This record gives sequence, structure tokens and C-alpha cells, in this order.
Amino acid sequence: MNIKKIAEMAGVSVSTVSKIMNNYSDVSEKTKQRVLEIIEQTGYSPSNSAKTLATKKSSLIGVIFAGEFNVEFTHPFFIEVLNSFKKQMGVLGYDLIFFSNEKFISSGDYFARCQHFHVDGCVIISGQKMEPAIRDLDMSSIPCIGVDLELKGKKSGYVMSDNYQISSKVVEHFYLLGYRELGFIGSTADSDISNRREAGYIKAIEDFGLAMNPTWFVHGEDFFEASGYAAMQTLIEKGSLPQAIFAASDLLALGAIRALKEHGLRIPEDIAIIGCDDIEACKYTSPTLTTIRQNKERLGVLAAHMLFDLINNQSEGGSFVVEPALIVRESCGSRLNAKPHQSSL
Amino acid sequence: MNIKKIAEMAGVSVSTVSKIMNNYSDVSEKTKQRVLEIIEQTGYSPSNSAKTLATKKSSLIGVIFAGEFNVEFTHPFFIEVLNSFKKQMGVLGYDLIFFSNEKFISSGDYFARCQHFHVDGCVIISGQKMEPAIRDLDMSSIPCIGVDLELKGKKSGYVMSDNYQISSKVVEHFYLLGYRELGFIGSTADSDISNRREAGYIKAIEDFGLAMNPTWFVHGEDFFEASGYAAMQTLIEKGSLPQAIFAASDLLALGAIRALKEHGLRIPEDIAIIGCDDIEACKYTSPTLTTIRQNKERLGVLAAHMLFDLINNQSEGGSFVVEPALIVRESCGSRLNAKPHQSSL
DNA sequence: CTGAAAGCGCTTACAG
DNA sequence: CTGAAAGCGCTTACAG
Repeated sequence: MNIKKIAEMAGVSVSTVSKIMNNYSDVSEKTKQRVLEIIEQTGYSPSNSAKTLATKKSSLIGVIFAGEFNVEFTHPFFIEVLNSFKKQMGVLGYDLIFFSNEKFISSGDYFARCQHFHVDGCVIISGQKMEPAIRDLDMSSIPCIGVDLELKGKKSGYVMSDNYQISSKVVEHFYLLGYRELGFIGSTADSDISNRREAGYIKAIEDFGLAMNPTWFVHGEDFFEASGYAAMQTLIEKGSLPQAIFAASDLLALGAIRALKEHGLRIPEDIAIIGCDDIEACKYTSPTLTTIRQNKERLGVLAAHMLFDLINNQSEGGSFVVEPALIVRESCGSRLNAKPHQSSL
Repeated sequence: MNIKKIAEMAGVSVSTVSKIMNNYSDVSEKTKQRVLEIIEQTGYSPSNSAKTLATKKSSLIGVIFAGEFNVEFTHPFFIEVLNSFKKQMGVLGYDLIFFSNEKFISSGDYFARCQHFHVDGCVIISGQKMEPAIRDLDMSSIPCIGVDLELKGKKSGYVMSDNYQISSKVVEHFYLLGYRELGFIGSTADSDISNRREAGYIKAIEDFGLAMNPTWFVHGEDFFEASGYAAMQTLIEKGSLPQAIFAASDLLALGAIRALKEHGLRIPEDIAIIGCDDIEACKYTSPTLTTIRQNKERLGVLAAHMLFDLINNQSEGGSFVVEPALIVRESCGSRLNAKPHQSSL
């Protein structure tokens, strides 16, 4: 079934059918109804490739994971942002195409892939390390939106959580509960996300007039549980522990808790911990984990609308920052209540 | 940049360039090298839509969630199967396209969508309820592979875990630990997965010569934590508890544990629990949760190869069943060790 | 071994 | 309001 057959069945020209399919106004209501009816009956759906070839618009959005795909696709944070993005993009009339890393793995040429599929735009999910090929795409004429990734091209924009606020809320929470000696567990130095959280944390510590102690700042090799465990081991071996620790991810926090427990330390009585991400496991651990939740749904919806506007030349790009929320559970307790004899400190 | 320009630059015809791009043998090595060099320099990537229009092959695989997308896309089990599938499909030269449910939501016509994009094949992820539109696709000439979904079309196949083995391994584990009174928490009656696990569980109970007590079989409204909690409440209110319970999902198990704890019951001392799925949270709960892990990676790879063979007419469809693994953690303990005075039973 | 030409199924000026 | 025709960028018999 194609447009030609529909035209024949309706006794009109191919042009007319095309106009009707694309909601042109200069068609008589009568022929419009007749054609629409036939389309309905036959279940005709126009060929996307022919349409794309003729218009250079595919109604397809490319999804790129700037980093190791394997990790990212199953990443609880990004997958939820993506889910929300996908829904919104669907409403706006777009479908998503996921590029295989393997196919072009040698060149890593995202721009070529975008041209290959004539995607109307791209969403680029931040990874551990930034590939140079991403920069090329960013600087191209293809609209791009970064998620937790600062894109700078003229046709680019990005969305991310307010990283300073994330850290600031953590420090405020610790502060109000009476904790004054704060530590941090981050990922590697080449992780933008970890670095931003750490920088914000340090700034917030200073803003609250607390003392900074670099000894209590440790780092893992990624955002996973084993890294948190190892980092906490290192910290414990140093012989000096802070009263409270902020981990740059929930998994890092969970790993740290495991290490602490193995050393007979109690959470939150001996040390308070706050994670980041609000993954599902936080609700089921012992203690349940206080954490920072990013507004993933809003991040996705925002990314979709920004991309849409970029595609339709209705915006110049730019960025949106979304406010995070502190989710209070059991892993923080209160230094003031739990140890009243020390509250005079 | 298009094939015509490449042809001009190389001083050959468009046909020749096309042949070279598609690895035809009847081209002289000399011109081949010259053209390849120009392609390399220009970074030329052929238009997928033009190619698809000409060949009716898109190298695109449609991904369909047969159910509520929102839930499935972030579903820890399916997303991992999909991740593995995607990787393997990438190696085989295909990219994935995710259909938006919204666009065609009124018709739900998956077949039309597949034609629209000229997908070479589809992978269909099982959902709670089966949409009739899936059946149409299944019966069409488009190759389809179901994940946890029994597809029956001539160009269809499916992969799933051996559901009998899942239940059988659970019963065996309970049995060897000394538990004889076994309960079950499932999802709704319209969930194929839950039903299969329950049927397998009942069969295994019989195979092991144990008594079946329907009182200990309860059901939630889905596979989530709240349902497990509610189901366990129901069971507790009945006044009679089994010695061990198998939950059709980890979340169901976690909810059940929460309810038990609230009633002062200990796990595994008072009641043993086994979940299903091996989600990440299992490792961090208290007690850590013994569960069944499906081989998600293998499921994905298998699905990819089956689909590939179906597309290339190298197979007649069929199905593969993958063996699950029991992951032993703390939620089962042992009736034999913990309560030696009862081991004489 | 190479190339001219038709065809894939659409859209879009343009003419009427 | 309607339609003929060129064009989008490929592939594929087919002729040479």
C-alpha cells in the first residue's frame, strides 16, 4: 500500500493525497473526507524513509550515551530521565533511535550517524569521560540537548540538576542535625558530576562556616558499591572519621555503610550518611538511606521541550537547572538527640 | 555529501560507488581503493532513508513494550535483557528504534508502525496484559521475537527463562533446608509470568511430595513492593503462616518482609523468603534476599541471534528457554540448623 | 569491469 | 481546489 494506490482508489492525484496527509488547507472538504476514509479503511501508513528522503526530516531523535553504553543503559538515573524524555517526545511526534556503539566504533563519529539517519535532533547522556566526537556533534548544526552534560554549540542546550543545591541541602541537613565534621566520598577526578558535587559541597561547608578537612575527602574509581566500600576502608585506615559523610551516589553510600558495619560502626549513631540519586534500594536497606532525589521526570520533560524548540528554531539553546529534593530516611539520625551530652559542643 | 558527489570526485559512476559500498566483487581493485579513499576523506555516510526506500531494508529493529511503557522501560529485568540484546544486535549491524506509544495510541497498530519505519524485525517485551495488536504483528510477515512472551507466528519466536525450573529450584532449596509448609505471593491473575511461576511452584511442591495449602497462596495487584506488603498482611490476618514463602518478584518479597517485620516476625528465623529477579536491592536489604536470577544477558543475546536468523530466513522461529540460577543470601536460613529440636519432624 | 536509467514512495513548487 | 512533474539519494537489473 502506498500513496499512489490511495490516490487511485480515491480518484484523485498523488499530490492531493499528500496534501491531505500533511494537513494542507487548500483541499476541498469533500475530497478530503473521501480520501481520509480510504486511508482509514486500508490502514495506510506512509513510508517514513520516502518522507524523510523528500523532506530531510525524519521525526527521529537520536539517543547517545556518551560513555560506556553498557553501564548507562541500565543506569537507574538516566533511564528514568530518558523514560520521561521519551514520553514527552512521543507526544511531540517523535520516535527515538538508539545508536549502536559497535557499528561505528572505530570512528566514533556521531555526526555521521546522525546524518545517516537524518535525525532531527539528539539527546546526549553524560558519561564518565567525554568523547571528543561528542564535541563535534555539539558544534554541528544538529540540535542537541545534553543531560548532565554542558553542551555549548549554537544549536545545543542542556539540562541538569542544580549541583550546588544538591550539596548545599546536604550540608544544611547535617548542620541542622548538629553534625560539624563533614566528609565526602566521590568518584574519580575525571567525573564531572562527582567534581561538581564535591565543589558544591566544599563551598557549602564554607558558607555554613564549618571547617574543611581534606583528610575526610576520599574517592572511588566509579560510582558503584565496591568503590564506596574501598573508599571507606581507606578512610577508616586513616584513623580519623568525620561525624557525617556525603557520598556522590547511593551505591557509593551503600558500599561505605557495608565497610562501616564490618568495623562495628553504627549508622547513624556513630556516623551519619547521605547518598545521592534515590535509587530504589535506598528504601530497603538497613538503615534506609537518606539521599538527594533529582527530579528525573522534570529533567526529561524539559529536555524534550528544549530540543523541540531547538529543532523548530524557536530557541537559541541555553540551559535549565532543576531543583533537587532531600529525601530524609534513617541514615542520618541526629547528633543533637542521640547524644545529648555532646550537644553542648 | 551524497553518492553522486563521491562518484564525481572519483571520476566513476554512481553505480560503481554503490557497488563498492555494498561489497560487490565485480569492481577492479584499483577503482575500489580510489573510491574508498575519497569516502574515507569526506566522511561520507550514505543516507539510510534512501537506502531503505530502495531496498525495503532499514537495518532497524523495532522495540515494543507490550504493556504500560512507563513501567517497562525502567523495569530492571527487561532493561538488562534489552541492553544485552542491543549490544548483540549492534554487532550484527542493526540499530534499535523505540516506538512511542502516544503517537498511534488510538489504533495501537504496531504493524502499521513497523511498515512505516520498514523495520527488519521486532523484539516484543512482555507486559502485564496482552494487547490484541501484538497478536496482529505476531501473525504478520515481520520477524518478531518475544521476551517472556510466547509468540506463535510463522516468522516469530521467543525466549524466556525456564519457569518450571525457577519454581523447582526454590522448592528444592526450601526442601533441603527443612521447610515443608510452603506459601506463595504472586501478582494478578492476568499476569502470565506470575501464573507460570505459581503453576510451576505447585507442580514442584507435588513433585517433592509436599502438601499444598491454598490458604498460603496470596496475590497482589502487580509485582511491586506495596502489593507484597498488602498480600502478606492478608496472609497474616488469616492466622496461619507457612514456614517459607516464594514471592514471584523481589519487590513482592521485600514488601512481604516489611509486613512481617512490622508484626515482630523475624526472617529467616520465623519465616523464610525467596524472591525472584535478583534486582540490585537484594544485596543491600536486611536480611539480604535469596532469589532467583535469570540469565538476562543470555536471554538478550539469544533473542538477537534468533531475530537475525528469522530476518535472514535461516530459521523457522521456535523458542529458547534459559536456565535460571538460585542466588543464596540470608533470607532463608535453615530450619534444620536454627531449630534443631524440630529437625526430628 | 563500468555506467545509464528506471524505480523506491514521498513532497513541493508550479501551472492551471 | 487539483494535478503533472521534478527531485530527494540510493539500488539494481541490464547493456556494453
